[in-house]
This record gives sequence, structure tokens and C-alpha cells, in this order.
Amino acid sequence: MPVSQRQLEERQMRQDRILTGALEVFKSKGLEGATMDEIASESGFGKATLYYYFHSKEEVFAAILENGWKDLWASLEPVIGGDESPRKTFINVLLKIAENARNRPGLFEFLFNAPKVITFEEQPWKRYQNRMYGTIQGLLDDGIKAGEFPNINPQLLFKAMGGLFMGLVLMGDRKEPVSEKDVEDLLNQLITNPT
Amino acid sequence: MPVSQRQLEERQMRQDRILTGALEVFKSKGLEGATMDEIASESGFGKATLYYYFHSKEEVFAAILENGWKDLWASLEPVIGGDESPRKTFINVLLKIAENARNRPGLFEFLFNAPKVITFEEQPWKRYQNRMYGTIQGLLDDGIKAGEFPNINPQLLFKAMGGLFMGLVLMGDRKEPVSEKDVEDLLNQLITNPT
DNA sequence: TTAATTTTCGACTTACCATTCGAATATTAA
DNA sequence: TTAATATTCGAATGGTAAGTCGAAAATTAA
Repeated sequence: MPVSQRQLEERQMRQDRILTGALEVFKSKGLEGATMDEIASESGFGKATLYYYFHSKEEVFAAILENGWKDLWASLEPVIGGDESPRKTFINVLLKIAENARNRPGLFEFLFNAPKVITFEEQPWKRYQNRMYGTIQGLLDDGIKAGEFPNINPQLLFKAMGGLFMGLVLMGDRKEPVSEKDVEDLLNQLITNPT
Repeated sequence: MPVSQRQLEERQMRQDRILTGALEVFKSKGLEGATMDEIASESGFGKATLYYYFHSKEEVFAAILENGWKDLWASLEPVIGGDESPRKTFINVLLKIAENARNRPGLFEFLFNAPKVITFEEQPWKRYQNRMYGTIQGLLDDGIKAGEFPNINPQLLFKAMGGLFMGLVLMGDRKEPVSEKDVEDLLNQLITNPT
């Protein structure tokens, strides 16, 4: 007699609907600027209903990040699990990330910018983020050892590539968007000269 | 009889003191999270005194950005005014920016991250920011034409370099900081292969 | 149908915080 | 010294918005 499968699924959908509305509001107003009233009307529920599904505004915020990072990581796993060379895998990872960014640009930007606003401790989504960064760093380490990348301090190359890529994918407010081909060309040009 | 020179200077110092305290609080709490009470005690004034020097919390916030961008631009002008090649000038500009970042890391990070939080219109400091971006874009355009850079879409190279550089300078939360030599080496490695 | 359970919601409470007030205190100029 | 002016401040004010309440409506299961 306790909740049926369908009930669970419907609950899930309502939660998603709330999160989608919330993302919209967070994006335009920021964490503090966003009000539960606005999130409520944006997502088509009464305010009190939000509290039926989430305990607090911060929980809503955290849920967006949690889901986002989890999905992103899930989409990367097959790519990482492959048996290509570090360099090839690295590029594939970046392309996969770019694909995510193209599909849900709003969410993606949020994933990488929002954390800067938060102060509090232990966010569960950090686990996914760290796993991803760790993996990429590992690919660079291996790739450098194998002579597939320029011979630079791996830590440094990580920062550079991270920044470069974010610049490509996130800085969308300047002119045209970036095509997959662009990314590939650029990465190839910049990374293809082992010393 | 109206205010003496010294009076003006003292006023200026007090304003600076307030802005310094405010930056500290904004950095740790964000724009909305920061309270005037906290800024007041951080900077060693009574709350009402803040309003003697600034009209509102947002004005305080804006003043930090305004001063920061103005100073940054001022430090770049001599470099830009030089008569070096686009490529050399470009690197010098980046190094100068890095120098700024090293001297006042807190302010610097604020300059590049804070704007994401703001919604409102016409911020005067945007003028400086745009001037800087415009200049850098120009250097890249010229450099590419002159064959000093890889032959990529300038717009794209701008984004990449911007992201790369921000990655280097801003992503300070990962391990050791970046030395000037590192930056120079990396830029040289990545930029030195015209096709 | 009916009784339990789930879901919904607007109105209310409460805390917080930007901003203002009005009264001191300090500084200046005479 | 004294009167004007500049500076300081803590206590009130007022608005805003997170979170709660208690009652309804919908759904479920019998």
C-alpha cells in the first residue's frame, strides 16, 4: 500500500519541474536574489508546495548541482572507461563535456559558476566534481609521461586547459557560439606539439 | 573655507578603508550575503557612517569594481602604448595582468567573478573592462594577420586565451600558485607555433 | 461510498537587514 | 571662545522574504 511506482515517478517529475523553474530564477537572480515565491510561480506551484518537496531554498539549490554533476559524470564514464590513449581520451572527454554544454547551456553554466557563490561546507556534488577533475588531471599526467602533450608541469597544464576550455564553452556572452569543430581544431592546434 | 586639500585626502582614505573592509566581506559572503553591519565593523566604523560616505550597499559594491578596473586599466596603458609587435605586446599585457593579480589577489578575483552576480544595467566600470577586452582582441587580430599566432578565428583565440589565462590566474584553489615564469613558458609553448 | 493518505496552497509569522533619524562629538575658522 | 561645519554613531523604521500552519482538494484503496 505504500506509494506505488507511478507515484514515485510523478513525485520525481514534480521535483524536476521545480528544479527547472528554480534554475531559471537562480540564473537570473542569483542564489540570494531568487525568492521562493518567484520559484513557485515560475514552476507553477504554490510556495508551500515547494516545501512539501524540499526542506529549504538551499536544498533546492543543492539539488540542482547534485543532479547536474551526477548526470555530467555519468555521461563521461563510458568515454573514460574506453581504452584509447590518454591524449585521445582527454580530447574525447572535453568533447563530451562540450556536448553537455550544448544540450543544456543554462544548467552547464550554472554548474561551473554557482559554486563560487556558496560558502558552506560539504556539498555532496563536490564528489562528482572532484572525480572529474581528478580524472582529467590523471589523463594529463599520463599523456605527458607518454610524450603526447607538451612537456609542461601537469598541474599547470591542467589549469591552462581547464581555463581554456571554460573560456570556450562558457564565455557565451561574446558573439557567436563555438562549434564542435572549432573546439577540435583549437585543441589539436594547441596540444599537438610535443616538445 | 570649503574643504581643505587634506580634508579631501582624509575622506578618500576613509572611503578606501571602507572599501577594503567591504571587499573582505563581499568575498566571503557575496553581494547579498554581506551586511552593512558586518562591513561597518570590519572597516572600523559605525554603520551609519558608511552611509555618510556612500549612498547604498550597491554603491559600495560598484565603487570597488570601478576603482579596481580603473587601476587595472591604468597599469596596462603604458604596455599597450609601446611599439612592440602585437604578439610581444599581447604577452606583456597578460604578464602585467598577472602582476596585478599577484599584488592584490582578492581584488583581482573579485573583478572577474563579481560581475556574474550583478543583474542591473550600465555599470561605469564596464567601460574599462570593454576597453581592455577590445584592446586584447585587437592585438590578437593584428597578430594573426601578421602571422604571429596560430591561424585560428580571432574571436575563438580570444576566448581560448581569456579562459586559459583566467584558469591560470584565478583557479587558485588547486594546489600551488603560478609563477610568472610558468605563465611565460606556457604561453610561449602554446602560442609559438604559427601554422 | 468512505476513510485514509497524498498533495496543494494562500495567509501568517518571524527574522533579518538596508536605510533613515536625530542626537552627539569633533574639527575648523573667526 | 564660539558658531558653523564635518563626522560619527546606535537606535528606530520599514520592507522583504524564508519558512510554517491549518485547512482544503485530490487521489487511493477498501
